[in-house]
Amino acid sequence: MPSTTRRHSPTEDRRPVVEAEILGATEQLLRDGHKFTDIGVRQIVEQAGVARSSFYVSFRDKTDLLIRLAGTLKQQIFDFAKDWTPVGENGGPETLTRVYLSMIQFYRQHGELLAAINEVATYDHEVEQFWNSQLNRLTELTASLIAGEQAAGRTDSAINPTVLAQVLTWDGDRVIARHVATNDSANDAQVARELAMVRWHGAYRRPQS
Amino acid sequence: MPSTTRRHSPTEDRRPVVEAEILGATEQLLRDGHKFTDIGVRQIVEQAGVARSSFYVSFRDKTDLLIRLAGTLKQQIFDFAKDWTPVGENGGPETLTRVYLSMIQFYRQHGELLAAINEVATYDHEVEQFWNSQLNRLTELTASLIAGEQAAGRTDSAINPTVLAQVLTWDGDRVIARHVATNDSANDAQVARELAMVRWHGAYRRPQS
DNA sequence: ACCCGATCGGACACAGTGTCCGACAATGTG
DNA sequence: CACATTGTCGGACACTGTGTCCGATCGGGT
Repeated sequence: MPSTTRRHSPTEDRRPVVEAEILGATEQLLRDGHKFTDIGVRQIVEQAGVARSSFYVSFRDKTDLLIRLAGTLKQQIFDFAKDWTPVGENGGPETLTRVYLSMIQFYRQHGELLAAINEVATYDHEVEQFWNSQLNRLTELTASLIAGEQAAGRTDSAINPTVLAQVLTWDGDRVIARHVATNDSANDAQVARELAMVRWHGAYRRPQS
Repeated sequence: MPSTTRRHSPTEDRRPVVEAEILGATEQLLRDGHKFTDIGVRQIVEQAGVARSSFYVSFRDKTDLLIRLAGTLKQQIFDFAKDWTPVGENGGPETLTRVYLSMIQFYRQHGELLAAINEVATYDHEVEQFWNSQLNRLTELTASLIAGEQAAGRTDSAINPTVLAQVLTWDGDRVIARHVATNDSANDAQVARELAMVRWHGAYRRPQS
């Protein structure tokens, strides 16, 4: 009676190799300064050293590729902000400055990929939804922080928390992306500080109207 | 002796007709919800009722078309902000709120075209430069306002005017664009107020550190 | 009548995308 | 060993969109 052993096929080892080559090649092309929209599949597979038809085994299309690439960044962006609170051990304006400084450094590391996401999100609904879901989480979190500060009497109770949260969260990344693309890192601390102080004094500790 | 009269050819009247048809058709397609990147030249000329080859008589390519369309908007964006000052007849937080409210209404009128500019600016260097030139003017104007307030002792002199100006001007339009795309006009006044108050109290009248 | 300029319609060449298919290589099983 | 399976490769095909070019037509001016 021959023994029956589950087939351990190394094809699973080989599949990720091609996929990883493609992901890595794409990141390299972005780092080389190419716009995602301008990079063709042929260029990617040439950089990766794989067959063009193999691309479509792993990815539905270029958008699918970008979403795969963006997947890990998405959670990290949220993680920067989720632990900050206006008061408490991780709280206050100086800690907020540090949060923004960490984000600036993150953007310096991943600027090209983040720009690609932003690029495609302007015209592709799926990428836009994918990326905005983390932004919406951040907005909700910020709205609840504002509401908490209002309940404690530390933030002007006349403010609509949802509206203010949208104003605060819908734009910060654009400043950071622009700063990173435009300026070297000498001003990182100052930009972080301005982002934090404008929000601290303009939102959380705005004088009572 | 036959009189010699400069030939007044109505081809100049006819040339703008095709061009105007193309410009109008593009705007209509944008208003219909199409992303600029997704609109092909064939679609535009069908909507305009002209020949496809005629498109290339008037425009080098789609980017050229967009820059033509964007030309008038560009100056208008700058005009909203250029007359505001922190103090004086056109100054202060309530007037800043009105400036932002006007901008929101402008975005409601021209939202699709502005989104198209934003879209193409992410991957086309020419459009990006074209649009950013007005943003840079706004940043410089804001930096000089901040410096003036510092000289008058009304804004914290520890702040770097250029850095703060960048933080204040590099992002507001994104909030407005998102708000217009996401929410109806019921909250326009509130969003305008938040945009203004965050900047007023967070930047121009930030407490001395 | 003739000339000129603009528009039209259509053909051509090219690039990029996605699908499909046969060939081949590597691995495991009986 | 033979056979089966799976993944990759290379290439062909069909389609779409873009930009260029050209002949035909039309309208207006002299």
